[in-house]
Amino acid sequence: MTAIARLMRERDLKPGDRLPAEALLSKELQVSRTVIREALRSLAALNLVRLGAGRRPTVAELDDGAFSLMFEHGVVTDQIDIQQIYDARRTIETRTAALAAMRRSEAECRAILSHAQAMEDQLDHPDAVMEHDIAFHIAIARASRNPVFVLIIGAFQGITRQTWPIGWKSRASDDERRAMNALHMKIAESIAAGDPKASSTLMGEHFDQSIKALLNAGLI
Amino acid sequence: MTAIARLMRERDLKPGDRLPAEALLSKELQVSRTVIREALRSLAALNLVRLGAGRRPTVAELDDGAFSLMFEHGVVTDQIDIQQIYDARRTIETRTAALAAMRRSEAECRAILSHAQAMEDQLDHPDAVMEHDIAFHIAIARASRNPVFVLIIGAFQGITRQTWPIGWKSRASDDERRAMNALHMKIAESIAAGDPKASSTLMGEHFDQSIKALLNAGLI
DNA sequence: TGTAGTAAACCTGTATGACAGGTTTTCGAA
DNA sequence: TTCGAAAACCTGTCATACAGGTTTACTACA
Repeated sequence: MTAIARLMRERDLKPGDRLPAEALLSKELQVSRTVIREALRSLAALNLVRLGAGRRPTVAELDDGAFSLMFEHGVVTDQIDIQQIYDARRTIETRTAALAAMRRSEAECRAILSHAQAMEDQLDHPDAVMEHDIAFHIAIARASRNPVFVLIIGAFQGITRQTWPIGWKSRASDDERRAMNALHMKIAESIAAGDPKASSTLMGEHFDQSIKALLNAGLI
Repeated sequence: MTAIARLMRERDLKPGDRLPAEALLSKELQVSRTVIREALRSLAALNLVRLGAGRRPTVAELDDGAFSLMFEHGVVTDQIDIQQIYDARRTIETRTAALAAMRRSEAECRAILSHAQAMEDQLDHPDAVMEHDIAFHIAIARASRNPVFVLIIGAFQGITRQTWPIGWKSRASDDERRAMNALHMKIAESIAAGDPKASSTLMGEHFDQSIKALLNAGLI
């Protein structure tokens, strides 16, 4: 695996570029095809390469899938708890909201706003609200222009999908749910207005309320 | 791979617990041993399991190695730049410093202080200073009691090892290097004093100066 | 009864060959 | 020049074999 990673570096390969075929790598690195396959599987697990039947491996774009698995593993094996995830999210996402306010494009504004609006419009469909909620946060991360944050925040979505319904149900009424959505809307507006301080503050409040909801639900 | 991960979850396996042997998994999941091996390699690449010749696979503790590879891949393939890493570090590490001030044990204080002291004492040995610098940050992350932060910060050390010498050399004099170390010491002291606000502020300054040094070096 | 040593059983890591099915490239015809 | 088909390339899975490492069980001795 190390040898293949080194080879990608030496050849200055970029996302989308093709690696040599298994058979050729086997010859080049003087090991059996089995070892190459196992190494490629490892690299694929890390989303560093993409594999496909009949196709040669290609260098992959960054992808949060592997991060996501690791965080989930941490939770499943009781090495990480939900409160820790939310604290990390709050820390990072107050920053991405501020950066988004400074760096977003008009198209990104519209996307963020449309997710907030969709949450408001689809209050009767919690599943849809959840997907828009997740997309809302990821759109903000993207608008921050920092792929490190995009990766990390994207990686939390698996856990978020598990905790979100609990938080949603723990709110006492639809009015409370609407208030949550109104906060989303305010965040979107302050990002659109290019106000980093307000964006950060509002995002912090949003997380404080989400954490409180999970506390009320006994999840934390 | 998914099936094996599911199996770990269903059997409520914890770090150190043993998985069934390849041959047994092969029988249980009705696939050849090759497929099991490839899947286990994938899980090992993510540091979710540990493999060893002659030993059965065991569930692994969280480990930043895989994260580290992914961040490095991002940098090598020009998907992440150093400034983005430093911004993410600043965001997270101002928070870990604050949490450490609130949650650290006496032993953790001593460890953090000793790393800061060692940096001061070994100014003539940049390699040693770097290792203590990295350990200093990780010790603070540990004292934060949030393994999510520990993972992420630990994952940056590969990149840090590459950029640190450049930042060190870009400082104009040993006096400047001593000033950097003095700031480390101040951070350690404010964590020991249990002052989250000061810890956070000082860590922010530390990062501002490190980022400036890398700017001066033309790395950002 | 407890301990140490050894052998057997278990276990992984690597190699090889075979074959099914998917993808890409090449060549010939229109 | 374009399109279609065939050939070449390519991956995914399976099975078998063997080398070398680890764990377990058993026996002998104190």
